[in-house]
Amino acid sequence: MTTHLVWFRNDLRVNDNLALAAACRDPGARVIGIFIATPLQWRKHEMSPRQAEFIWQHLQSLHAALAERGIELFVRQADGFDDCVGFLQNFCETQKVDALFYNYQYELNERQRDAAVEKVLSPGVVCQGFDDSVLLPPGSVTTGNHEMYKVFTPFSRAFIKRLNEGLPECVSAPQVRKTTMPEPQKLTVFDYPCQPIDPNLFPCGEKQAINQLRLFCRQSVVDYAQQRDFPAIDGTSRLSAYLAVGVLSPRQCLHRLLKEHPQALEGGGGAVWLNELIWREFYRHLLVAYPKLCRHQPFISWTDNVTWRQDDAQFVVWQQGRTGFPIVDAAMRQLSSTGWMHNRLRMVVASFLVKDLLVDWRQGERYFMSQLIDGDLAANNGGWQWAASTGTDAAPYFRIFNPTTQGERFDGKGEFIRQWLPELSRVPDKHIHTPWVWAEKQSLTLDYPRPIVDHKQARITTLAAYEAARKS
DNA sequence: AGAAAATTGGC
DNA sequence: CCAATTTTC
Repeated sequence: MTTHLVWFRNDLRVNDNLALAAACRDPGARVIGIFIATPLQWRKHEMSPRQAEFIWQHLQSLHAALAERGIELFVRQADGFDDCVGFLQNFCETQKVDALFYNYQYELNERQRDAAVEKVLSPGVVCQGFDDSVLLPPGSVTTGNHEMYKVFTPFSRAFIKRLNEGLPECVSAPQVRKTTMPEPQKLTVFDYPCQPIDPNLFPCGEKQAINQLRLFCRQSVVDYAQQRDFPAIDGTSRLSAYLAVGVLSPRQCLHRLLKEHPQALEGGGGAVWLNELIWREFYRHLLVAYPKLCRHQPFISWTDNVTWRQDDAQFVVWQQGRTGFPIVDAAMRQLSSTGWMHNRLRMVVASFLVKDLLVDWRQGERYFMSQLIDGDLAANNGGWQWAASTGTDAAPYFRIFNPTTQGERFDGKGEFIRQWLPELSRVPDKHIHTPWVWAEKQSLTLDYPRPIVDHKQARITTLAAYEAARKS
């Protein structure tokens, strides 16, 4: 009997899992799965304790879902990616594995690890990888010159054209297999700090994720275009965490969207959310086309000449949400309390760190990874490079958000701010974005800091710093 | 996916 | 004078 091994990584689901489906295609084969925790590597990559918890929870539900189908899932631990190689070699020997199936991860360390694994296992074990975490394979959407698009809008246009020529189809969850299965055993916990997740925000389970996707596409996706910028409104899909660890696939998102709104591909209802899915693809495709993005390098080289301010005190104040700018602080507290931040606010706090405090965007990128339940290198790096004006199709360097104006525009009445900054509860709506002005008028002291920078001055300083870097 | 300054065009 | 629009950073 042949044995097929599915190596699970960022694809913790049974539905629409290309590697799993391929491994199960031969009804006679024995199919087993493995997940290898790599705490050392996770630490290096700054994986957040909430994402670790999210992975842990979904390993348990995946373990159960696979067991029901006659597929045993082994959860094991190695230290770093290097250790996976020998580990898998051993595992394949003892389990008499004939073929390995896995879904690609596109980050550099991950790709190097996979190459090393394939080298060690072949030709004894036939290895097969799949483009599973994207709608279209990286490198398959290119300009006339067969180059990766560097600007989003033409990329998106070409992408949608490709989708119109033929959609990537979903594959179903594997059937129950006839092979006998050992009694499922309790999973051993991996050696990485975990942090509790609010089950109301991120319910655990593939079924719950699919349900959330259905509800969003049915009820909210049309309003997404109007509502997504207002953090006090629950107007976003909040599916990023499921996409990040692969409890959902982008194909499932696309098909569910088109089922409810067939016009989304023609710019109709739901098109704005579709574009967000395409942003996710854009950043993944870029990561493959430009490996330097995995190496802490900016896309636009001259931005590396900016003299960043090395001010740990201000960086910590930003992390803690005590900058004195209410919208920034509320957002930072939402992040540390829940592991998630509204996308509009990600732009606001990133712009503030980089262009008001002039802190190196890589410090912000790292901190986000250490906190986000939906941490994903491509999207997070893309977002930070966008905000810092160091990336492809990024905001021009002179585009600097005014944190007060952003608050006024997107949280006018301060509903979101009040939710996270109870110390401002007494401040009237009119002054919620400038509490220091109100406190002065009332001649009282708030348990809330004054702004740590003068935005107007900071703006001038930052413009000069970028300007100097550009000319050097 | 900006903001502030400068200019225009209505009165 | 003042709001709308354009230009500049």
